[in-house]
Amino acid sequence: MSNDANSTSPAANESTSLRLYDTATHSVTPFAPLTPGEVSIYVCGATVQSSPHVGHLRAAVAFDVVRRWFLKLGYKVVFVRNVTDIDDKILAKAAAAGQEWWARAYHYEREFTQAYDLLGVLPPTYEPRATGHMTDMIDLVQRLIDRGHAYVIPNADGTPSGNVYFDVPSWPEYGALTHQETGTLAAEATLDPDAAVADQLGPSVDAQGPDKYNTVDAADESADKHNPRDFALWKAAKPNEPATASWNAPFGKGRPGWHLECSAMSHRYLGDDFDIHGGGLDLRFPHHENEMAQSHAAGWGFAHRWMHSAWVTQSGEKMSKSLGNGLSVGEVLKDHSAWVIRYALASVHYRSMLEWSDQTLNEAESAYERISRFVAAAQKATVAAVDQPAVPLPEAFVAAMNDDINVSNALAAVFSTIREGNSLIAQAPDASAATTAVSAPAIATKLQQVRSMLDVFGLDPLSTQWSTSQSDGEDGAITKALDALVSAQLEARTQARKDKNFAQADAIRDQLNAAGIEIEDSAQGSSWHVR
RNA sequence: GGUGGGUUAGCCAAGCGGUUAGGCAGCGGCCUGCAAAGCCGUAUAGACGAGUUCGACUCUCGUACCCACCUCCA
Repeated sequence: MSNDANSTSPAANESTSLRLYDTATHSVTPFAPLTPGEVSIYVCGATVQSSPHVGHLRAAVAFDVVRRWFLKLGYKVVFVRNVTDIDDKILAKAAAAGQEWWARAYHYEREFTQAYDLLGVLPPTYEPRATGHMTDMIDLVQRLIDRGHAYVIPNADGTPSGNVYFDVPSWPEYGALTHQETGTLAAEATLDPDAAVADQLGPSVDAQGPDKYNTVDAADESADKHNPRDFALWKAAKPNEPATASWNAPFGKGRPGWHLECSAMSHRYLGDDFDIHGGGLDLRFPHHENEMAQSHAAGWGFAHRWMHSAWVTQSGEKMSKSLGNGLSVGEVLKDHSAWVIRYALASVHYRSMLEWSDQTLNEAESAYERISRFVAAAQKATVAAVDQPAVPLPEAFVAAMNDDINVSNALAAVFSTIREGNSLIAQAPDASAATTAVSAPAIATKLQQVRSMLDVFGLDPLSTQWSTSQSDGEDGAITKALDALVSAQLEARTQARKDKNFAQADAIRDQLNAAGIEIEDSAQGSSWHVR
């Protein structure tokens, strides 16, 4: 891993100037970790019901960049991202497809993992599955019952039914995250005649998509609820559901409600208090509002800051499973490299909508060209340079990232550094030892900075994540053979140019171009790369 | 109806009460045998209407339009 530029990290005191947005307060505030030098992050992962699409990856990449920035600042990061592997939709879809629900869940969990790996998303420190934490969840439900913030619905004979609800009116803080006012919350919206009308008239996505009205669990709309805003903590086992999808509990056999899972798992791995809770913007309400209410009502400090990533749009519309306009990861990777996909996802501020279009990807392709050309040229110009001491990141980059992960300004710093590096390379007239000795260290510094900055985005082109040509294996042999052939052509062309036989020189260039090979001439000679 | 976000040049996208954001595309130049790449320079902005100010894209108020959440969602 000697080629990884991870070793440079700014002085620790720079971390104190990191400022981040907090969804709960709607403001950018200085980040202060609960434990100095450490940061604990919980991000809601996928409900593994179907294949990942670009929107899922956007969230994953966004928080991966946040995490990498913390690492670069010298923090120890504990990063937890869960897998929701039991829920209404998984059960419904598995039943429809004639699968075991757990087989379906695991299949798609693997797909998500593969997609994350392909895009260079660092594996979480811990990746808990909901089904692996039933006792934690049952304990939490019991704790909420004991504290008077949850109630069990009894059967006719007085035995517990397995349906347990969170008692929203018992928790006055409810709404602290999204500031929804009583009377406008989901369940009550239908009670408000104006809201009901608006819902029906609104040009929303309500009436579209095969997935839209997917099985609402009866427990969620139960007349047993004391208050329409109350939400299910535990859902009773039903006769039409597989026996494998329920667990014994003091309040009745059943399975966890969606919101409960994250509260239980974050507590198990991060304790009563942790620094940051992240997730997609669409999880704010009701999911995170409910999580917050549960965990606080359980007596835990829970997340001290909330970060939400915005969604990916196509033609201005949110990409979503419900709309059926989600682009699968495999589909996108057909036309573009994983690096390019990641750049497209990472180069927009995490709180901004990201329009996914051909232009987005073409610009990412251009960025790749520009970056990789510089890196290749800089490497070539510095082969003779001795090992450099670690250089700090450019101040502008650090300032931008510390400003709520301002990737636009951070990328501006990357491109500025590249331009400066390219200038240095252009000023070195040839590869002679004299010029190399003077310019190589300066170029090496720029190269190191560029790689280190790109590493924060997970986009260092020289990292092992993206290196494609190995010296061994069939691919390596093909690369070597190709290099021998093209190099011979380039030599012939160089000779032709010396002889002023430009017709032949151009013919060679055209021929290589037609084969998809581009030639670049410089003072140091000609080089080639596959387009 | 409630809540939140947005509207910046051909396109994407930032900071900033007065001083070049950056990228892509374009134009001019340097370099090159010619190209490509690279470098230098450069035009086109701030939804609309008021207000505050010596001065506003940036602050305040209003209007319009767009988007999302309020139902599963990254």
